[in-house]
Amino acid sequence: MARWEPDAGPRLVRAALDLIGEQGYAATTVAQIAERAGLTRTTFFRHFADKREVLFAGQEVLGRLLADGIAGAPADATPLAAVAAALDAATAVFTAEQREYGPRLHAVIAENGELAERAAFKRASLRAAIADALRARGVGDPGAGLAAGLGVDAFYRAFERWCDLPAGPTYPELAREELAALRAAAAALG
Amino acid sequence: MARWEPDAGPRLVRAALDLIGEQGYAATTVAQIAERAGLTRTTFFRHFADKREVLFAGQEVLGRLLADGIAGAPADATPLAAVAAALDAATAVFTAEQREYGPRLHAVIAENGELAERAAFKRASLRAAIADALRARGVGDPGAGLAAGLGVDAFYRAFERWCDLPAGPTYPELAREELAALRAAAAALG
DNA sequence: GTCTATACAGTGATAGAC
DNA sequence: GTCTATCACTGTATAGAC
Repeated sequence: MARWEPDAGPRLVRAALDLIGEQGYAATTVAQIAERAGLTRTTFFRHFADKREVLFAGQEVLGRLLADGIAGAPADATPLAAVAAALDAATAVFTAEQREYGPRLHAVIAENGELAERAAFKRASLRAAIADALRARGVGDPGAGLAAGLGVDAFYRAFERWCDLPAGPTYPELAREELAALRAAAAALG
Repeated sequence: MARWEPDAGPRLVRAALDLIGEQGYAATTVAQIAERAGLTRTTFFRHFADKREVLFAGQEVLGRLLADGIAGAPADATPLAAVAAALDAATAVFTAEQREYGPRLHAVIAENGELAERAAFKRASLRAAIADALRARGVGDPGAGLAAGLGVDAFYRAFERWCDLPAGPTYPELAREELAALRAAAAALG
């Protein structure tokens, strides 16, 4: 048996996606995932807090990217302009692999309760991260939470379109488009 | 004469709140909750899908109340007016007991990951229920989701204020106030 | 229709071996 | 620092009792 292989985390993610694609999420055990990655169950839990987390590893850094994008926007930028800058920064890191796995992941999450809960929590966490960063710029309530909500909505709506149209606009372009549409809808409400 | 005591569900909820208040959520087992309620573990799972759900039993009917409130609004009501009507209907059912347990529940949920996830999912479900009801009225996207988001935000922001100020305005009044504030903030964005 | 008894797979934690 | 072993608990399934 070969010595210690690097990239245990990514290998576990790949093994999980393969097995879950074959058997479904509920029927796949952590022991099976670890075995296919050439590791043990204990090692899996050293890399991921729980079984669900292996499917959300990609979203780990998004909160920081978005918050940094807000903080790094020009001092005179409006809240929504800062959100747009954050979306630029966050969407830029997405790879073709993530675009390919996106729909499959979405299907798995949709048909499993615990995964849907984790997804809802991640989404709420992203919104909170953006809202906090906006408040740090002096944006008041409830405007900060509202602008953050528009940003997160634009992010996810654009992701779906990006996955659906591989030959279309870039992810940053779609995110800006969706944010503009949401802004227009918000203005039309009142 | 009944062979068993009635109201098993509420008794389980009460036992759970007591025990969790004493020991914390993680340290409280389903067996303990059932025992204190004079029931068995099996019976607990007949009334609640899982351990977390015993703390969210109150939110069960909210989705339907909100959706029915949307559907029952005057045909010529704007989306936000329909949302306001739904908030009226949903907030009217809240009792003094829920106001009293609100902050305690909030504290328990905040310090426990799985409960925070369940709460995020419930919130997202309420938003989806409102958005679907708005779309059934012919409201388009992304306006329906946006208005639904404002409604849910108003609902939760008003609940916090309602719990904080026992002698203040009624819950429906606070909800309308918050919705108006969010509407103004939305208008100010664009 | 509501409750109980029992057995089971799997998660997630922990303590210790090497 | 990775593994083995073990453990309490959750959540499911199936049986039957009142």
